[in-house]
Amino acid sequence: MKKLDFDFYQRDNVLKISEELIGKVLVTKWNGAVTSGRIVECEAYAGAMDKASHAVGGRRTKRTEIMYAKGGVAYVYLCYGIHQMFNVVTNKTDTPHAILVRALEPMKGIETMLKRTGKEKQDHTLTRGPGNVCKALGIHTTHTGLSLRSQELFIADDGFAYAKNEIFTSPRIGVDYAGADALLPYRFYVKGNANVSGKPK
DNA sequence: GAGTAGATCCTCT
DNA sequence: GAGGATCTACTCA
Repeated sequence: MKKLDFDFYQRDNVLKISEELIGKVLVTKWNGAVTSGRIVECEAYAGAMDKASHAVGGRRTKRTEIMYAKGGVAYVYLCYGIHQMFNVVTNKTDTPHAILVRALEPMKGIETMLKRTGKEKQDHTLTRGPGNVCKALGIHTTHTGLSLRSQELFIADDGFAYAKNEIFTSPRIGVDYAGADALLPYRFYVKGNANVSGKPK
C-alpha cells in the first residue's frame, strides 16, 4: 500500500486522473477505526468551464474556496441536507478541478461501515452512491481541506489495477441542470461491478 | 420493474 | 429565502 503522491493529483488533466483513480484504495482512520474501499466509480468536475461544477465561471466563495487549493486535499459537500459527498481536489492552485468519488468496493472495516449505515449485512448498496460512501467511511463536511496524505484520510495504490477494457465512461449523474455539460462523458466506472450506482446487475 | 415524490439543512443571493 | 454533484420507498403496471 503506497499513498499517492501530490504529483498525482496536481497534474492538469482531471479526466486522466479520474480514470487512474479507478482501482485505487480510499482509506479513512478515525479514532483508530480503519475503513477502506476500492474506488470503482467517480466523476470529473473540470472547474470554471464546467456548468455542473460549483466553481463554474470562476465562482469563488467560502464554500468553494477549497477547490482552488492545490491538488491532494479533500472537498466534502453537503447536498439536499442529507447526503455528504467526498471530492478529491486536483490540479494546481487557482484551478478548481475536482473528482467526486461515487462508489467503492468495500475492503476493510466492513463491520464499522455496517454500524455507521445502520445495515445488518453487507450488500451492494453499502458503498454505492456518493452519499453512502461518505456515510460508510465516516466522512463529514468538517473534513474538508484535509490532506489526502494525512494519517486519517488517504488514497493508496496497492498494486491492483483494472484492465483498460473494464473501465467505461458515461454522462454524469444528477446534473441535469447543467444543460449541455450534463452530457459530457466525465463519469468513469468499472463495468459490471455491483457497487457502481445506476442499475444493479 | 419503472417512475416519482419526499426527506432535510447548509450556503449563497 | 431558495435550492442543491442524492437516496429511498412507495405506487402503479
